[in-house]
Amino acid sequence: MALSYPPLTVPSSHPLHFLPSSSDPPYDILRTQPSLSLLSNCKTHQSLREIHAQMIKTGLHNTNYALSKLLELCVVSPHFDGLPYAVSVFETIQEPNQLIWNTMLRGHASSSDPVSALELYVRMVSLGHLPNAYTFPFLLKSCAKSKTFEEGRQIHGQVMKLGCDLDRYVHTSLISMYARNGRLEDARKVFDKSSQRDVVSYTALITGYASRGDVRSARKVFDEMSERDVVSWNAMITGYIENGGYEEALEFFKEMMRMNVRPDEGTLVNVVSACAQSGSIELGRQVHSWVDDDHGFGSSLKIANALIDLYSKCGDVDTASGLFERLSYKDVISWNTLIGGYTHKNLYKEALLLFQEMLRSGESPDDVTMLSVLPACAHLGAIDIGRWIHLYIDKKLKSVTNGSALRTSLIDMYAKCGDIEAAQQVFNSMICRSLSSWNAMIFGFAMHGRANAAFDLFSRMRKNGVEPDDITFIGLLSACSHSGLLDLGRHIFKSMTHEYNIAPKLEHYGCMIDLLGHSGLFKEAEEMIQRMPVEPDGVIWCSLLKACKKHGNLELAESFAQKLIKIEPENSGSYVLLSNIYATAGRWEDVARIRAILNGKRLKKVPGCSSIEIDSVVHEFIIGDKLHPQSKEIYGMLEEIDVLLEEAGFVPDTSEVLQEMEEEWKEGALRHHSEKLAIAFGLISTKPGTKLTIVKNLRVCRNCHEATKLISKIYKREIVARDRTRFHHFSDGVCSCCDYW
DNA sequence: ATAGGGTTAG
Repeated sequence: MALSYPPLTVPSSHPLHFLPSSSDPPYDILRTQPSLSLLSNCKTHQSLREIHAQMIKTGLHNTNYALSKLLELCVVSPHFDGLPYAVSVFETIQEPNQLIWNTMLRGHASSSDPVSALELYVRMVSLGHLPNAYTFPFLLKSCAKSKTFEEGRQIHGQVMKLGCDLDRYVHTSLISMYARNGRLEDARKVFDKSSQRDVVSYTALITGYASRGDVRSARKVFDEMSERDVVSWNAMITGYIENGGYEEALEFFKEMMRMNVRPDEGTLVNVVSACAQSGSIELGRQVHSWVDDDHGFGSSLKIANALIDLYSKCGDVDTASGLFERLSYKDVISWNTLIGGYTHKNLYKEALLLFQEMLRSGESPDDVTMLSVLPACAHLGAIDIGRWIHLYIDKKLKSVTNGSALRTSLIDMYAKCGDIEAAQQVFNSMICRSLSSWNAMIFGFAMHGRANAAFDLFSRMRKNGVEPDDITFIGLLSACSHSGLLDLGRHIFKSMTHEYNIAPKLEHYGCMIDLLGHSGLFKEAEEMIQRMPVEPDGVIWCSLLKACKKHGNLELAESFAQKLIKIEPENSGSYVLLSNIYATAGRWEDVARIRAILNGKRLKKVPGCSSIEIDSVVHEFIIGDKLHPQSKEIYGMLEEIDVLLEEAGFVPDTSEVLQEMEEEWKEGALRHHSEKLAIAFGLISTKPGTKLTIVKNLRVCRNCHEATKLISKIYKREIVARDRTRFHHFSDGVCSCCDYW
């Protein structure tokens, strides 16, 4: 934003502090006015309006002093956002005095839109008012917050003209402005030139160095200080945390305790957050019990929220939610912290439930809330809630700073919930796309097997001058691997190193090896494994094992399975896959041998689970489960489906009976795989012709895939199914994956 | 008479 300032002409005798205007009554009379003393206890917007009404009645609102008090309250109150009200009152004041202008500037500078302070300032100056020493800290804060460096420099010029640089508040504000704009040299110059250095200006400089990543210089300034207060210590601790130096931050905390510096709320918040980020749960617990030992912080919401974050990040979700439940007062950050904690730990259902509780409690979600909830919707396929959130964002979160991140999250949610068109609409409506927006859309297309669309988007992205990163290439390569596009995959894989200078990582190799395996090029796949600089993981061996099954390569399968078992001995999948391969080859004694090993190991298996969202409720099914309240109807429907399937000529592939063991291991339940339960439930719960969207945590088995194709034809339903790697769109007897997966 | 600077939870 370019702001032009009217030239300032300063009369030589310009007083820095204005005298009170003659219309203002003497101070002690005002102090006894009841409506003014009420202001100090005013905690709600409603009571503010009442006090204002009272002031109008008594004529008090005609005094600049009383008005400035009212405006100050609006602008600084931590209990409500009174800025809009202050603005409306301000606009009615005919001749605001200096104090009132400054109060309004203060309000705008500390608002979410700090640039508006500069705009107001331009207006003030053009009306002929001059700034005083109190004005500049607000203006400089606005420049610091909005990172408007040029304006900051201009204001510095005006400070010099007015001779305000001798004021220590202005002095520190200048340092802070330059520091937070990354101009440490300028900040240092102001600091060195001044004789007004105190603990506050030193600390501003520390923060400057630290936020630029130069913790060593920050430390040097800290060491130079002759006296330090708790804020200086806090600033150093923050500096270390921001630069990943959690150990040093915690060392600093211990040191300040040794020096008998009493930590304050900020210290503890900082320290707890350092523990959370570094996973130092033991130290975190110590700090927690110290806080509980009545040091006067028991009621600090900030500390409580930091502790909730600590426990949920360190995996102790129960303690976190216990703390949350016991809060007598919760704010949006408390909710966001725990919701985010759940999402972080893959507890998506818990995240959505808590989100719903938050709405019921009357708390308004913000952008951070949505950035935690949308991934949960995406994982669960909860598209109704996702759509609701989309509307909410358009209505209430239009101008938040995270707008682009929110939209990217919406793209991901729609794509993962099966509505790739909605994802595209969000993408196309974006004015400002980040690299992750492009990536999310490319991934969406890849997931839906639409390799062409993914590559078209990639070239559009290049035309827009956006440089791809390693994530982009995972998207493109997985698009290839979902469609079996070996040559294109090879080409892209080469170009990422040669053209874009991006080193392939495990995931990129994984896609290539999957492609090679699928094409039966085992030798080349093994060569790639030899060549790659990273150790192959279970995913890679698993994809090769599947390729062996497809190509009937028993010998290789055995060696791959051994590798897989070595890396992931707890993963039953490798045994199951191998036994299936033996079964296909008719080697029944080997099947029995593997089964015996499996039984002996008592390995945990991941139960297959499918879900379908009906009227905003996500219904989950596991294999053969009869827990659903409409279980009877569902099984009735299943029987009907099986009859119709048989009439349509569907014959279950008996050679694949053991296939079910691969992922849904339970005797003879082939017919009642979880996705079939979800489909049956969908058929009886929706109007004819409604599209059904199923989300499954594992891969679809061949039999279910064949059956679903036929069901889509028999019942004239479009069925969209997401398995753990991709989407299948079933319609009129065919699947979008062309049976390649 | 009245105001302003540095650190602080998701």
